[in-house]
Amino acid sequence: MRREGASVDWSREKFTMDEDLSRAVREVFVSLYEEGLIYRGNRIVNWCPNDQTVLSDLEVQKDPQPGKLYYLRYPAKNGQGGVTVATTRPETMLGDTAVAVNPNDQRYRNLIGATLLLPLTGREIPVVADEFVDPQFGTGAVKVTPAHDPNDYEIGLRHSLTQVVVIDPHAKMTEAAGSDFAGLDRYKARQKVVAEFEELGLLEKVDDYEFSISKCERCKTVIEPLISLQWFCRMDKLRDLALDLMVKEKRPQFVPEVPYEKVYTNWLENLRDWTISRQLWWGHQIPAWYTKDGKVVVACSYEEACAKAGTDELTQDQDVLDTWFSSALWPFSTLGWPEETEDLKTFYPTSVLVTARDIIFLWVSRMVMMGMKFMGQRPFDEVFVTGTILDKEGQRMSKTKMNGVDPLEVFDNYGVDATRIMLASVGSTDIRWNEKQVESYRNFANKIWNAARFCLMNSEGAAVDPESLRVGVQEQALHDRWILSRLNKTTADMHEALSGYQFHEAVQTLYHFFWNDFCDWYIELTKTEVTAEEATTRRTEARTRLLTVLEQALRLLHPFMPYITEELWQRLPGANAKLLNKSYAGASPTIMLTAYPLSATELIDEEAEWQMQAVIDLMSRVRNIRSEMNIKPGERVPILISAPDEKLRRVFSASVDQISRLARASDVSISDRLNAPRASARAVLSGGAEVAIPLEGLIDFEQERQRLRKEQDKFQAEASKLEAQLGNANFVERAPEETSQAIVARNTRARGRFVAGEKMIVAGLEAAEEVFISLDSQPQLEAFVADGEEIEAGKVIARMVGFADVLLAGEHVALNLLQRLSAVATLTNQFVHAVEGTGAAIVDSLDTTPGMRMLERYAVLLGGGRCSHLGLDDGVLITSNHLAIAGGVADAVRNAKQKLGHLHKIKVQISSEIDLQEAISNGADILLLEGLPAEEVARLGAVARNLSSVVSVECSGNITLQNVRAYAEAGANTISISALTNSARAMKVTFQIQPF
RNA sequence: GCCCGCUUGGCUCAGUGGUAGAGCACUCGCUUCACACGCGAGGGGUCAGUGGUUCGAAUCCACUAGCGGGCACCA
Repeated sequence: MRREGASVDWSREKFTMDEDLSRAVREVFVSLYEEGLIYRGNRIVNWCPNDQTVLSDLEVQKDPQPGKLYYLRYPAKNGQGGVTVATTRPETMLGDTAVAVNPNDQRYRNLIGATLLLPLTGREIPVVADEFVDPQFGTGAVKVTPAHDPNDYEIGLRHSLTQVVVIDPHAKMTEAAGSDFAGLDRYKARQKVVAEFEELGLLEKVDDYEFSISKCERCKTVIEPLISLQWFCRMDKLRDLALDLMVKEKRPQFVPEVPYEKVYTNWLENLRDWTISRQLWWGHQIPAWYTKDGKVVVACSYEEACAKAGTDELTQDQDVLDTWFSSALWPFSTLGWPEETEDLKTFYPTSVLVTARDIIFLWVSRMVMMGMKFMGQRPFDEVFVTGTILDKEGQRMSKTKMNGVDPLEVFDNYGVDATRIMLASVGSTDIRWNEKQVESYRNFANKIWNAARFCLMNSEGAAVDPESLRVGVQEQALHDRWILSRLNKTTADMHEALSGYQFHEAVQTLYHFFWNDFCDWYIELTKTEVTAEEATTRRTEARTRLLTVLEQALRLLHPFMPYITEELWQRLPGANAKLLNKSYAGASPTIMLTAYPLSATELIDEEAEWQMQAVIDLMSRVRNIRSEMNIKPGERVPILISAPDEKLRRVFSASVDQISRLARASDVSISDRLNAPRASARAVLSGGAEVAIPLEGLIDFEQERQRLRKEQDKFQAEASKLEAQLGNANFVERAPEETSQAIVARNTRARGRFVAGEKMIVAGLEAAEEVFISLDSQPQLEAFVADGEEIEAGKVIARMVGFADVLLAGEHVALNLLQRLSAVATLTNQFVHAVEGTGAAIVDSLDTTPGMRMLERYAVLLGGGRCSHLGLDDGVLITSNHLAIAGGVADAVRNAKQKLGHLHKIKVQISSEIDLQEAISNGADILLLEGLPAEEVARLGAVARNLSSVVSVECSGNITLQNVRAYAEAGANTISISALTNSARAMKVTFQIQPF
């Protein structure tokens, strides 16, 4: 834990065997005993013959394994017939004291009360009737061994059967098993019993049978159920305390709630008494003493016991308590209970317990029960259940499987920081261990280091200064306002994620901020200022800002990556005592004692964020064109930008230096209209802006064609070679499967590339060259896709997009055209998305509920008008399978009818009689009456029927019997029921009813 | 048998009604002076299947299949 950098108060380290905690244990034991919640008794328990101790139900592990089911015949005493029983453990028959059958089982009805002769022993045993017996299983008759089987034990109690102990604590047969068997190991005895039954002709058959066998969780020895004198803790009352807490206060709150809350309560509901004594050498010795005559005295100490017993001739119970008994007291015993200490008052109840799911029963539930019992309050508010790290195959790690991962080794290989942040990112889901993930966080650590190195290399004359960020914010450059906004938004997101235990979210947020926002963009954007030769005020300010942002980022990262953040923080100029959390004023400076950053919401600047994003998008598109066009990285190209919006032009203008540096431009020109030469690559940006790179002189079509030809030759050569190899029968026959598959794959790839290249050359370049020239001429392009009328828009898009892929230009022209083709086509998301870029000028004013965005796009595209006209609140939504059109009802219906009448029925949602009249007179097909009172529905329905017999009426809303009647009277032929309020689950049904 | 969870690109996983994401892997290009544990660009997913609800479903509901977990039983 220390190496891992756990930030705990080591001065409070505790061990349950410490004297103070042991005292709490005795105190609790005595108290529960006096209340009757702890008792000592002879019960059947889980006994480990190897460890020589009793175990609780939770310490027993059930393993399914193949075994045999033996059918043994027990003759009747009167010699007439008998009963066959089935058993997996024949040796226990020596301790049988009855055979049980189900009272309703016709087959055995006459046998109930009969006496059987137990073979090998000569014992006479009765046949008893017990509901427990399942007539379907085995023969329907069960041998009953009360001393060696938990269920038989219960049956035995119900029928007052004798308990014959035939197996001892070492799993050897006892004298009671008969002199032939005494001293034999249980498995030897099994063989012998089976052999003798066979000899006597009483072994009916032996079936293969798989069943679960109970083993000792620790040593894997098969458990022997034995009757034994042990200490038990009654759980019913304690359990109710925990269940009540959940019902009344919903505590503890499990995170994640599903499935753990239910797992926890289900377990509590089925809880049985807890065996708390153990026959181990180590643990809290049970505070019970015995007098010479066997009287029991329970007390906190020997002295007290003597006083109670009135004698000092006492011997203490040799057994110890289950370790989980003392663990259950942990939340308060560590705080000094039973003393009423300051710690106890201050820290109890605690806030959160972080734990693994397999100790919810062992520990969490018991802490809750004991906390409620002795403190009267929950021990903690929340329980965060971590995920489990599985091995590569998805198996749980275990010592026996040797598939565990040694954390120290991972620390050595990748560093503690990388390991920690990787594990934190897992949150509460199970995850397969994957070193690659740790490696990626190691790379992240390296990135942090290098970024900080850059900052430190350029820090002369500057120092961390949080106050500086707030001064003159409005006068700062765009990228500065942007990074401050990003930083504070990230900070706010961190608080949100952490308070909800969304660790994965938190880690992703930090990773993205640091790597993408801070390193990829901010450092690059501010580099010129920061690395300036001359020591100007501007340089100092830039350096200060850079250091300050870095410092806050380090503090955000610190809980996840303590070592690297401390190391770097110590080196930052200005990272000193001033930054410490006030509570630690005067301490020596360390990032550990600084305050976790709070978000300065006034620095969150949406305006700066979208502006910066526009510039970033611009640079990305330019880089994309450069890359696709194979423009050399070093080559500078002229960039032409157009933006109809003046504000956007100003944003670009202000960033010209950045753009030319980061997009490698020789010249940047910005205007309101794009005036690019013919052979230009273009891209569409948001806000109706466009960017173009003239390719004249940069790309030589003839040369490009030759380059591609050369590449083609290479692919073809490779393919031929591979094909020759595959054609060689010897190779195919003798080569290992893996190799031949690899060759096939390589060939496929080479061939694929060849084909793609061919296509590119033929369909692309040659057409490109031609179309490039005609690109600006819309009529020509239109002619090019003249058959578009007959094909679906989706296909046109595919074609155009493919086209654009080759050309990287003309996209906007193509899409303009598509807008006009849209009326004949089925609209697709892809289409809308594609158009959004070019139609941005129109869509731009979108500001409506997210649920309607898609509809509105369609509406806009189909000429329904600007989005601002479209409002659900106006009650003029018109729907027609995925279509909404803005405007007044009359206009809208006409519009819809005209555009889509032949494709769809026009459904109009109405809320007034005027709407209704307009809708009907303009040809609406369906009226939707939604969310209106029943009387209103009936009234409007009647009006509608008077006006037109063709129009159908659809109703939805709050469905009650009365409403349905009103809807029917309104002439509704469809009633949509969208919610049934009184049902636990919302059911969604649509009724078709006959019109009156 | 009962209850619960999971199924998203080659891999490991995010994403609880509005244009499918990350890391790794892959392809192309780059000795750009913080970082090749790097930089830039790119390809790749009918979100297990079927049906339903919705203007719209990876997301809500039902069923099916596969995987996993818990509980009970196992004579």
